[in-house]
Amino acid sequence: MQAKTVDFATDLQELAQFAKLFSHPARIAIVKLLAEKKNCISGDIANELPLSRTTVCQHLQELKNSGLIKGEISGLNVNYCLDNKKWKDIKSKFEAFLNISVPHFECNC
Amino acid sequence: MQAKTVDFATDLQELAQFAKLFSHPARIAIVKLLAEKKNCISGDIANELPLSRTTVCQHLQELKNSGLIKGEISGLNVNYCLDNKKWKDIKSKFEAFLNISVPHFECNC
DNA sequence: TTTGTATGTCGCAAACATACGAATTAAATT
DNA sequence: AATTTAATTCGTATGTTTGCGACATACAAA
Repeated sequence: MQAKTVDFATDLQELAQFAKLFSHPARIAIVKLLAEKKNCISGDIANELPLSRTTVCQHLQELKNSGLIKGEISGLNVNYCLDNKKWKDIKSKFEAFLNISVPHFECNC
Repeated sequence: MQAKTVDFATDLQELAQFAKLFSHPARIAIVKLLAEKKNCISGDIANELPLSRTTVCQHLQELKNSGLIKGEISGLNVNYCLDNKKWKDIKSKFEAFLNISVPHFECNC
């Protein structure tokens, strides 16, 4: 009931949303592909993944709605690419979280 | 239909599972609390979150099942703590992903 | 203008996630 | 032994995600 999510601090909500972007292997694969810049074309991306075109398109839209990727029509094709600014934003916020100090002694557990 | 997830490379699946752990603000909050080591006790954790004890317990179990946290009974209480080894593992794999080179030029989009 | 090709949207179904009250377990206290 | 307390499991309601076929759009080419 996800609604309760709103009761958390906004930075936690934001981080959780970023994490959700990466919570499906298809979306990680898409991001990696675009980072490697093997290609940008929608159809080529779909061909690389073990999912229907429809489903890949949905994952692309999700990434696009979040602002992590951009798409531009080029004739019959659509070229996708990462948004560098957004990527850096996500990266820095995630790294800040990953760098929370973890106690070097074992807890009483 | 989540079943299709299996058709992806195992490292992508693993990363996606880690991301899923952080895809809810309650679980991020729990991890942060344990990292700051403000306390370890189940009930205290529940008191810090805007959720019922039952629900917090569920999130704790999820984190525990993944191996990220451990719990130890201490009388009537249960002390939780992060598993340092697992945390380092997740951290390094996530950082590797976040460090994929992003093209410094803007794509044709 | 008709045909083909690349993308994307809609609607549905199955699976999964979130949330909580009630019941349960198990140790501590009286 | 009975009661209290802390934590968890069970059952259930509801919302979200994933996945896909069928349909729609939009440009390109014949």
